Amino acid sequence: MTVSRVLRNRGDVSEATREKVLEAARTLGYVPNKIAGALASQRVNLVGVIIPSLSNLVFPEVLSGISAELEDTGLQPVVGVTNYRPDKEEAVLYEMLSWRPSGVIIAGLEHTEAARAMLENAGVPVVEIMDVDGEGVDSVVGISHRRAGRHMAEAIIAAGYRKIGFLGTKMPEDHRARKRFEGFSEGLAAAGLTVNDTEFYSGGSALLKGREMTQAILARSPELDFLYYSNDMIGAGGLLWCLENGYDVPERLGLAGFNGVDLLEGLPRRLATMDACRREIGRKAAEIIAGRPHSGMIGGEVIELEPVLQLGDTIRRR
Amino acid sequence: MTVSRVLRNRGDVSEATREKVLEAARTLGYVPNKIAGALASQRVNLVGVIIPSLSNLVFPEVLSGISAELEDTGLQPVVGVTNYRPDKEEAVLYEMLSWRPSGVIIAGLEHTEAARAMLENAGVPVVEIMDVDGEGVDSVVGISHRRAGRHMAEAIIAAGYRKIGFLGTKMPEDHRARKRFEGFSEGLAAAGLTVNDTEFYSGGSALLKGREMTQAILARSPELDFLYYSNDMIGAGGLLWCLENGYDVPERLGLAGFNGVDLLEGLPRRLATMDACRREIGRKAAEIIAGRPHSGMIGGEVIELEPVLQLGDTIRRR
DNA sequence: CCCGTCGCCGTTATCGCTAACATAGCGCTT
DNA sequence: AAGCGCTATGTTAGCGATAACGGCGACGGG
Repeated sequence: MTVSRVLRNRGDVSEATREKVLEAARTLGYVPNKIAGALASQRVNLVGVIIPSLSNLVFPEVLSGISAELEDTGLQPVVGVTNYRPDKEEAVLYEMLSWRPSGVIIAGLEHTEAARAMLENAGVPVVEIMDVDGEGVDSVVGISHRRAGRHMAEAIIAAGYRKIGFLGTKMPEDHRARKRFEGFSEGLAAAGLTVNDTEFYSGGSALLKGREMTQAILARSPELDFLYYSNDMIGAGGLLWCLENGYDVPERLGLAGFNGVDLLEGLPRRLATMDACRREIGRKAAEIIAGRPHSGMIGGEVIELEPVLQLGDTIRRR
Repeated sequence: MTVSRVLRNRGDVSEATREKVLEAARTLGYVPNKIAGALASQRVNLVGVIIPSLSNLVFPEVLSGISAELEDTGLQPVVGVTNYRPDKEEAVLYEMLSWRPSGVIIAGLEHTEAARAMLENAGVPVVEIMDVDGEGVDSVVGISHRRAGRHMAEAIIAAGYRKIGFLGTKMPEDHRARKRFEGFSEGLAAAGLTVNDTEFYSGGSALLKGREMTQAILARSPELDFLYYSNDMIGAGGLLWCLENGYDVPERLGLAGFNGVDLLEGLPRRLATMDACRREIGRKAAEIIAGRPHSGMIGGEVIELEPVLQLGDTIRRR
C-alpha cells in the first residue's frame, strides 16, 4: 500500500520512506501494472479516439489537437482506424469499450445500429466530431458540412461563375463529403443552377488524381467555368494542371477546395478553400472529455464551429 | 466460465448453450471487461507503437503497414507520439509498458538510458524501426540512412554535379536526417567534394519552407548546381519554386528529396528521391511481433531493407 | 494522566475475469 | 453393475493493484 501511495502521489507518506520506495523502484526497474490498477480502481486514463483514416492529413491534425488538450490531464488518447468501413468501426469501438476508457471521441454521426447502442450504453462521455448535421448520441463538436457546401456555392455564384463542375471521392461512406455536395447543390439550386458535370475518384495519389480528373472533366465539358473539389489535395492537383495548361485562373476558370491544409501555402497560387477547424475540433472534444467529471456530468452539448471561407487567388473578386 | 468460453471461442460448449449465451449477451449489451481478462490471463492483445510525429506523412504510412499486417492476428496497435522529444518518448514508453503489451515497435535506435533499460527488461519482443545504423535492443527493421545519403551523393557526382547545397530540418533529435546528411557528406568527401552551402528550417508548411529556403540558398550561393533536400515535401516546394523562376531543371540545377511519398507523382516534374520502404518496414516489424510466440522466441534479428534510388526528372541522365 | 487528534503505515476484501482442476451425465464395454 | 472415456459445465483460487478501514505512536490540551 505504501508503494502504491508513493507511486500515485496520493495520501501521506513520510519523505524518508518515499525516497526509499522510489529508490527501490528504480533499482528494480519496477513498472506498475496498470491493468491491475485499473481493475481495482475502476478508473482508466485512456480516451478512445476513432477516426476513418490516418492518410487523410485532416485526422492527424484533429489528433494533435486532442493530444495537446489532453497533455496534462493525465489522460491518454488511444487511436483506432476504421478505413471508412462501418463494420470495422463497430469492431474497433467494441474493442475499445472493452478496455473501459474514460471517454470516446468518434468521427461522424453515422454509425451502425449496434455501434450506436454501444455508445449510448457506454456509461462514459462520448463526443462525435467533425460534423453537426444530424442527431448525436451525446456531445457533438464539428461544423455543418451542408452549410459549408452551400456557403461555397453562394460565394461562387456571387463571383459570377455559372457553369460548375464538382470533383470528389467515390466513397459512399464519406458522409461529410456527401453532405458538402448536397449543400453545394442546394446552394446552386437556390440560384436556379445545377452542377453541370461531376467526376469521382478513389485511391491513389490525390494530387495526381486531381490532375487526371481535371483534365478529364474539362475535356468532356470545356464550357465549365468553375471546379469545386471535395478536398484540397485534389484541388491542388487540379490547380497545378490548370496553370500548366495555360488556363486563366481565376478569370476564365475558378477553383476551390476544402479543408484549409497548410500545404496550400506552398502552391504557386493560393487555392480558395474553407477551413474545417480541425485542431479546434480536436481541442474542444478533448476538453469535453477531460472536463466532464468536474462540470457535473451534464452531457449532450453541441458545439458548432464556423468554417471560414478563404477566397485565395482562385476565385475572382468583384 | 461457460460465458467466458463462448465469448472467446475457446474450449467446447454445446451449440445450444452457445446460442443462449450469445443471445443473452446481445440483449444485455454485455461487453466483456478486457482489463479483468488481461489481468487473469496475463495476456494483452495490444502492441505499443511509438513514433515521433503523425504530421510527417511517413509515420502514418508505417502505421498502415503495421495495421495491415496485424489485421487478423488478434493484435491491435496502440500509438504513442513523442514529438521528437526523448523525455516524452521515455514517458510514453513507461505508460505503454505499464499496460503490459504483447510487443513494442519504436522508431529509432536512440533512446534515453532509462528508456533503453525499460526496453531491455520489458520481457516482450521489441522492434526498433526506420534505422539500422547503430545498436538495437532486440530486433531492428529499417534502412541505413547513412548509406542512403552516401548513395545519393554518388549518384549526384556521377551525373556531373559539383556545387552542392543541402537543405534540411533544424531538429537535432531527428537522427535519421542527421545520418543521411553525414552519409551524404562522406560520399561527397570520397570524391573530394564538400557541401557548399546549407539551409535549415523548423516548423510551418514544409512546401512553403522548401520554396523559401530554396530562394534563400540560391540568392546566397548562385553557383550551386544541385540541391539535396532532407525530405520530399521541402523538395517539392523547391522544385515548384525553381520551375516558376525559370531554372533549367535538371540541366542547370539538379534536385533530389528523400522518402518517395506518392504526393510527388502529381508534381509537374518527378522529383528524384529515394524510397524509404515505409509500409514494408511497418509490415516486417508487425510480422516479427506477431510471429515471435511461434518462432521459438529467437529475437535479435536485424532486417535491412534497400531503399531504391529513383532518378525521376530532376537529375540529369548521362 | 487520560483521551482525542494527527501522521504514517499495514490489513483485508474486492475488482471481473481466466487457468486449472473437478464433476456430472452419457454411451459403451467388459 | 462397475468402469472407462468422452463432452459439457461448474468450482476454486488467483492475477496485481486499490478502497476502506484499522492500528499505533507522538503530541497536546484539559
